[in-house]
Amino acid sequence: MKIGEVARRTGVAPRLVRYYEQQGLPTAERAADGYRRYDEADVERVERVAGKVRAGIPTRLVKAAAR
Amino acid sequence: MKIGEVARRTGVAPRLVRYYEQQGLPTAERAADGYRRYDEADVERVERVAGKVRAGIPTRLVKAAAR
DNA sequence: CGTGTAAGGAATTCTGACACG
DNA sequence: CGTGTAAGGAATTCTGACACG
Repeated sequence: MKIGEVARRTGVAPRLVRYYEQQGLPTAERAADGYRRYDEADVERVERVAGKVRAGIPTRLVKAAAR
Repeated sequence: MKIGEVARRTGVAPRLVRYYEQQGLPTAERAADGYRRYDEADVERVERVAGKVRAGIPTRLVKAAAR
């Protein structure tokens, strides 16, 4: 699925999904057309990351915790 | 999947897939965004229809044969 | 009749940037 | 730091039409 569907399902704006990825929280692969491609597992990852960020944990720490 | 993917998989131009549908050979449902939505079974249907049309059978007869 | 193409619009995505606090 | 938005481009889809043979 593409980023728009992930956004609808997680309630996380596409802008933020891209931001998390930029911060090094791996959430997507690229399709041949350059668009990000997500699967079910990615949806869960986005949800978990968003939950921690909402709890006030900086993305740097979320990333560290994921290690 | 959308019409573009059906076209790539069947080798039938999107223009023709729409044409078959217009002729009453049912091949698609509509998504909420107005785009045609296809599944695996639709791909097979498009292939069968295209085969008959290439064999010279008019779409009217292909439709009749499908009844 | 089956198929191609140009036309104009809409929706989605992409990136890099400015904004705020 | 996390998030919104405007900017400009690209790819895909939609419809109705003109073209040809």
